[in-house]
Amino acid sequence: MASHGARGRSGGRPTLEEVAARAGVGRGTVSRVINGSPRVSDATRAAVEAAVAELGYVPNTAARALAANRTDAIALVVPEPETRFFAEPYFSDMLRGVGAALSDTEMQLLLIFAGSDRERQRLAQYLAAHRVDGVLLVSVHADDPLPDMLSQLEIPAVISGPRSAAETLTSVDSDNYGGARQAVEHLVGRGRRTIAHITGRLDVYGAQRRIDGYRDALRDAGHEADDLLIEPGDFSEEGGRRAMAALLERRPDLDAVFAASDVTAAGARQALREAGRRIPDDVALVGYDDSAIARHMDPPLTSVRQPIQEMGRAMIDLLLAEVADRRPPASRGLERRQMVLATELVGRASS
Amino acid sequence: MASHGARGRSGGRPTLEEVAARAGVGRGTVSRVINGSPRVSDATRAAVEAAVAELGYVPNTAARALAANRTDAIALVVPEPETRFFAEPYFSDMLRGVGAALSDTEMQLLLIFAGSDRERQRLAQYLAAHRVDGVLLVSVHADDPLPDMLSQLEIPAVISGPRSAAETLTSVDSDNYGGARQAVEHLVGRGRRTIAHITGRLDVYGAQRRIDGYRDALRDAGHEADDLLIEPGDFSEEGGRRAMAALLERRPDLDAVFAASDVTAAGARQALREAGRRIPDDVALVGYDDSAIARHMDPPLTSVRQPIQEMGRAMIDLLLAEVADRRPPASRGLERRQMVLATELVGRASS
DNA sequence: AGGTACCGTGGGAGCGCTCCCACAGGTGAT
DNA sequence: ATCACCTGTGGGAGCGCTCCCACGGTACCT
Repeated sequence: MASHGARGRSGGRPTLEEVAARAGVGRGTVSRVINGSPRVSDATRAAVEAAVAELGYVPNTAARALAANRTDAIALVVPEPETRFFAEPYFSDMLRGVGAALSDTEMQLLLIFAGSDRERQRLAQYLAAHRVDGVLLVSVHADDPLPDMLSQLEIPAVISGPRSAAETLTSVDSDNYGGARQAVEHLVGRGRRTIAHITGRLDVYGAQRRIDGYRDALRDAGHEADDLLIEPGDFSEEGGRRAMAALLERRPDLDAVFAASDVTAAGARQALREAGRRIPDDVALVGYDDSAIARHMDPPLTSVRQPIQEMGRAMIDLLLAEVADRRPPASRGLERRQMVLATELVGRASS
Repeated sequence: MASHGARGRSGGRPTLEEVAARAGVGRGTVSRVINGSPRVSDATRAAVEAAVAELGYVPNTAARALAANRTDAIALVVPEPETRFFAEPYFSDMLRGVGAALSDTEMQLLLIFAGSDRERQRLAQYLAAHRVDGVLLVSVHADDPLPDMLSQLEIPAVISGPRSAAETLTSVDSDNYGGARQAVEHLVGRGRRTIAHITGRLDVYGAQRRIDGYRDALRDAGHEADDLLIEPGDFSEEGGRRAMAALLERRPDLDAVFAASDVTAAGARQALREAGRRIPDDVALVGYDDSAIARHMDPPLTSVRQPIQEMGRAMIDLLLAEVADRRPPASRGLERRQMVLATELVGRASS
């Protein structure tokens, strides 16, 4: 029978066929039991399960993937350099949420960085080979071609932080606009008059929405909006430091700052210190994300909490639904799903 | 021909067979070209490559895995909770080194956390299914059953930081003993007399070796070793803070501290500050790892550099060799490979 | 001329699954 | 008794590759 000869049969892992023989049933029946089909009698199921246990049978993933044309894996694609991934708690929180949501599943999670051109090249190859059933995309910039590539390949994908209001992919996001409003309203409520804003990367839609929220909240509070109070940052600590320094130079009379992320706020704090401003006595500071940084800052940072882990969960739910749905290859786009989760202001000593 | 009917042929991705037809050659020949076999004439190779390009052929991983009985994937297993992974630069540096070494390869890297029992359960299942060709194991504790499980399953594995001097798995490590000596000799050279040591987790072999190096260097310098100067830590910041506080209480006369990691040193620094000790005027501080933390600390931290990224590279090299070797299932253990890389002291303002 | 050696090549068999068709046996309506 | 229709089951065919054997051709010996 054996033709490949030296490929080490005998000692190898048991196959479906062997389990079937052991249980005295057919191959198909074992497959049904393994995959939890309801169309199996209780007695047969028990017999098969016993055989599986005795033989220590574990399904061969490659064979399953080949036959069923699915991989049981999804990728979390981070279009940023690894350093950024480790520096910003946003990503690790997201990873945790996603991981938790997936732990009830057979799905495997792959973490893929696509910061450099080289890495993107690899990723394109990877996706073309359909090595994952679906993709989670976090932190995408406005002009990123990745989402379109995914659409073209017809790979289910969910994006966290849509690229624009007209995002075509299924997306999950927190209410950036509302969160920014909460921050500003909080500062106004504390009697602050001159409230500056250090933005995030301007090519990120969420950062734009935060600017909108900041502007509208100021206007509604009857404060005159002054673009000299807005300074672009890039979500990094160094960017926050630089922006804060610029703002202090331009508007030394400011008495509050709303930073687009906690990391940015950390940089701003540093610049404020160097300029001799006390927090919150001279300048109140509010961040965004409510990450570990906010809790450990000195003084502890008031911050807008986005439910990042919940967002991760939601992304998984939506993605798995799309993967399971996978029937109508054309009926997409009709009911685009955009999910927005509420934010919450967490007050601390910095404001 | 088609029997599965609705499984969407036609529009699908091209197969080897189709490429072969297009190039006017046999299936085997295309396979040889794809896999870079030298036994193909230049003309044939060119024809096949053209066909591959025209059709946009991408090999089906699942089919390959099934036929060749390999997965082209390896796992980086972190037997720690995710939080630890993100908090300690050691892991991210290692990941970077491993990733870089792998980027020249077709191999895919999977990052797997096995901190909780639940996760370990999953991992066991995962390994039993042979879903990776090899495993990289970082930060393993003395009594961890994981390495033995790997041996039993005959899965090639490389461990960073052997469990003991008698480690049976192939291992890569830095010279913990020598590194500790360097740190102590440096402090002695600076005229410090009473040098304390905050250890790492005592169930980690490398931490033990650092204690040995510390002890021997002190002895060789003619300083009396005093176990009251040794306080156990756990590589964490909080552990460092606690240990430092205990040491200050016990030996208020100490004038130098060698901490088993930079993160630990950061904790120690905090405790020293709180106790009103100046660094380095009152107490000199030396860390271990030379991570980003060391450079950014105030004052910048003298630290023992382990070439972590190089270690990652080395681990990959050794692992890939084992995976490729895969012939003698019994001849293991004869020439156990233990690789040790040199450390280097990086002097900064803290000492 | 015949023999031996070694290319480069084609294609059969098989990897371990899933999918689906066929079929036996039971049930209830006609 | 006949038909229709369920449910549970067995097993063929096929997923797209790799491995290997066999074969024709050329090159170099005797």
